[in-house]
Amino acid sequence: MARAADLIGDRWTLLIVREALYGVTRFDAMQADLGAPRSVLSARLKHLCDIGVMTKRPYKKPGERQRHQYVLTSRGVDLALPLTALMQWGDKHLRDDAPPAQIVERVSGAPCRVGLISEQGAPVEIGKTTFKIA
Amino acid sequence: MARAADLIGDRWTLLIVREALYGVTRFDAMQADLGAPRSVLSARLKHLCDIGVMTKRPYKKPGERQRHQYVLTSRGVDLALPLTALMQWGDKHLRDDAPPAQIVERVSGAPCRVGLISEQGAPVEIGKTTFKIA
DNA sequence: GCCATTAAATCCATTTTTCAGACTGAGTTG
DNA sequence: CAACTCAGTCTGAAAAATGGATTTAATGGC
Repeated sequence: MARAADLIGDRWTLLIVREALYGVTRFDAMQADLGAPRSVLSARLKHLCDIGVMTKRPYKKPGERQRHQYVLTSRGVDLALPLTALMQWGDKHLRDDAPPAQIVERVSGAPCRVGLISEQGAPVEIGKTTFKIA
Repeated sequence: MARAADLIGDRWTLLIVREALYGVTRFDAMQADLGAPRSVLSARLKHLCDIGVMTKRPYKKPGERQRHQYVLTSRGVDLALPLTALMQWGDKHLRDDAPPAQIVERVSGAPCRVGLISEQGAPVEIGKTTFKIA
């Protein structure tokens, strides 16, 4: 996990990935949402591309000029789980600001939570677990 | 989540909480494990105490002098979920280093994974979800 | 073709952090 | 009392973040 923390354990990187999960793909939109310095945003996006979490790709709507967009790779989409778990933690322990985003089932719209799942596919309470260090 | 990212979205903070989850409680032990600068470790621990994720408390084994130990509060223990999710992500996408720690059921020792759980308590694939922004 | 506009950066000077290592102080052991 | 351990604090150099101005590239309108 040290590697993972190195790669994405950073205030802005976390928020950038969240933006991307929300579906924001353009540089300026992210900059406006986050208020991050442009230089930092630029550096972080480059880094996220380098490590394969996002890709930068050109796109062009007819009648408009070519733009770039940053989209999550499958590796990036998988960060939804840790990020959602973190949101959930924040909601539980520091709720004080705006109502949160939720992760929902696409077909039904029913909200999901992040939790532990046993090998048999049953939910497990976190209090009934420990860490086993290899 | 911005708040959460602010509070714990930082390379060392993440790793410190992981240490604590592993059961390391003493300053020097953490410093040795992490290799973090002592001043940073000191500042981060103070911060984690301030935000109620850890507490510093004195303890004394008979025959030894009094020591301090840093232990996770329940708020801190709840970070096991996001942290484990992050580990899981790292294992899947950047496995290259030492075999990972696992979260296991305390009674059986069976490993668990972090995943999405529906309202009915059934596991949900992440690909079948989206974010709904409130 | 020329100008204004927009998106996506980069550059710059200033302030903050980080870093590694030396140092301090309290309590303990020899 | 000298040496040792733990838990920090202090220090000065190096690295990174910040907000703002500037640059580059591609348009669209005139």
